[in-house]
Amino acid sequence: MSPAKRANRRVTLQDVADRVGITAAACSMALRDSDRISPTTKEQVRAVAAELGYVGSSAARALRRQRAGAVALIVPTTSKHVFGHSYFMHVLSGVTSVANDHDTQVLIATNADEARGLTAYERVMRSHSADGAILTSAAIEDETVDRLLASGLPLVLIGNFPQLAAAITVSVDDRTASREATEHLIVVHGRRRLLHLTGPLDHQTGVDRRDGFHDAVAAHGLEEEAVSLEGDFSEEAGRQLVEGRADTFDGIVAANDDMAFGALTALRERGRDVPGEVALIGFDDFGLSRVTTPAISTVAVPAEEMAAVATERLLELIDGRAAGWTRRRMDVTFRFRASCGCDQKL
Amino acid sequence: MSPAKRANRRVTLQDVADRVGITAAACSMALRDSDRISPTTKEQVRAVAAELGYVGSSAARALRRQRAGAVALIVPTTSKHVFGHSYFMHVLSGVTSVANDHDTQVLIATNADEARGLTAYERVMRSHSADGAILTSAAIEDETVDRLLASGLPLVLIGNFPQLAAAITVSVDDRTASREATEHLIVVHGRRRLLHLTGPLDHQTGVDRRDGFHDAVAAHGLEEEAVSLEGDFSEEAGRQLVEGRADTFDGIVAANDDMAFGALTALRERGRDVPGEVALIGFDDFGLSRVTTPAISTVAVPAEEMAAVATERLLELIDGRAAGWTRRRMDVTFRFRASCGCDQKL
DNA sequence: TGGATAGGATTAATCGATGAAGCGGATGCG
DNA sequence: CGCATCCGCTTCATCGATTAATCCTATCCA
Repeated sequence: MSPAKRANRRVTLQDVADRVGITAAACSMALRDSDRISPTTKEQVRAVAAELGYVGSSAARALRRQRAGAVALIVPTTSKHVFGHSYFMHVLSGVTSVANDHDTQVLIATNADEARGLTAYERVMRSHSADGAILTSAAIEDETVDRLLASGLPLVLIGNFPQLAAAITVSVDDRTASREATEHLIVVHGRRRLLHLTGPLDHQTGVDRRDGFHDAVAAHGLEEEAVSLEGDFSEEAGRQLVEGRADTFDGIVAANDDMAFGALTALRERGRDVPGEVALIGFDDFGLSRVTTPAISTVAVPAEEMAAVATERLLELIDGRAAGWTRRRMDVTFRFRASCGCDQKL
Repeated sequence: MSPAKRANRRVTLQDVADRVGITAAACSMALRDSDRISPTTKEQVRAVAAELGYVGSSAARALRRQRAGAVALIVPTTSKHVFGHSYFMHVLSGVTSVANDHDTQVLIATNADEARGLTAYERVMRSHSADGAILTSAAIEDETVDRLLASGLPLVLIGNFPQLAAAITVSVDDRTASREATEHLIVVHGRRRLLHLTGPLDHQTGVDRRDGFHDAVAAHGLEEEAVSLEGDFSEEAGRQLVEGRADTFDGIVAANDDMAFGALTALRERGRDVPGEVALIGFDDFGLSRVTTPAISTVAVPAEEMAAVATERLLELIDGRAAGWTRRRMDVTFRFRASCGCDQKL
């Protein structure tokens, strides 16, 4: 253990300076590799800093530079039940990996408590605990998003927000993807009586995926027999919505995999064969759909990459490089597995 | 929008003070509800603060108070592949909910890059970006844990660390749980030829679960036919370890659910019936095991509660309330489902 | 030899909040 | 009536790093 650690007092820049025999200011410049400091001195400062285990105070730097060196990942409480764990984990993974590469901290902000009328994440932003934020899975009508946007703080949204013209977003084309998934059931598997289990319709994702479904049924003249029922992305909702009408449809398009799994359970309980009697396709591919039996066909959303791209852009914004793309679309990948009848293994 | 927002300049305590006609210091005291300030003034200050949307600078406060108001959740990179997403998510969930209740930020620290010989999370701690940390899934020989511990910074570990006498830990009794799970296959389902798929043996969890397995087979005189093979908690390892010997055993105890699922896949490919020919039990119950077919019997680890408890304790430590428990044991819950033959539904 | 120049450091101010110590005026008490 | 007391606020120093402005001292050239 170094003396500094034993003393258990934080090593400050002044300590390093004293040891080298120069000013704290000079040390600061030396460590930032300023050309106003002689190479010899720089070397000494670096050596002493390493020896003492000097690590600058983030608070002091943040205060002086007016820059926290951190980004926040915002999670609206409302999405706690709505969006699953795995989605968030993928996002977190993408954010941290990029942030790490840029010496930036990641902090998690939720609005669990709305003390003093400010959501926790507004507080995070206003207190400058973070220099910017990634916001995901927000409801369409969430006015805190507007406030955040209006406050001018760097913000990148993951998802589609057509009503927010000024927002910088990273998204997938839910509508087109959902249409294609539906058409797959129609064209490849010959299904005619289709059911769609929607996500929550106060989320754009829910709306878009539903619209895509209707686009497909309309294009193939199947409106008569098509039905869409509102769910909330939960497995339970998927199960309940299908329970009473397991025999009515020969194809189900779920707005996400959890609901697809719920539907699968309900169908199984009713003795309906999947994919024989009912073809099923989900959305997301965040983990669940691959491991069920039958494995659920789905539309893979590149959550981690979206988060990484969003974070890159956010760091640009924070650095004042505002110019750049505003709306970025990522590609989805179709994974046709057993539940629609494509993968016949097992 | 308030003027402050339009001006897009941060609202400082001084601004509030000017508006009220008093000193910033008085404002500070007023907002912290000091009894040295008159009720009238307090009221005014609060009103103005709300009006201007004042939120204190976290950096300034942190600098002055020598307290960041944040805790770090540390994730060793080495565990990236080892521990799954879902486990971490449960932990994060537990940490954030408690931290939120205490007005504390949560930041995620990984050691993705070891710039300048310091892991990223050592840097986080030394820079006082966080006042303390929760560390989970560390390897037995991870010397950064020792350094962190030696540095005297508040730290709570999740998991068993028998070699670290000074550490404060929250854990489950992996060995006993694993023994009981194994005995379940022996006693309830009459299995005699048992295989254990271990976790990585440089993690205490891997060792303990393996030892529990051996305790059970020894207690029932089944050592002759029992085998344990080293895995790494991955589905792929589970599959590979079972692939060559699917016919050799009638009971498999996997150190976690991912490996159990891998084993299940391998058995299925070989046409071995689960649970008929081979009874299978996993460990963790972080999501996967419930949704497979057959559903995998498992030992549920209360990850979220452990994280919550650890965070509560951490906040105590940070507040200087060092006295309290040092090693906390949480209970596991057995979930006997279809893969061991208990739950006959489908 | 003297004045200009540049390299290499120092001084001092600043970021925003906070807490100890100080201070003026009104009240209390003997 | 005069001194002590206390309320309510102000003053000032401080937390640690950073940066603009300044200053000192060789060195160089006319």
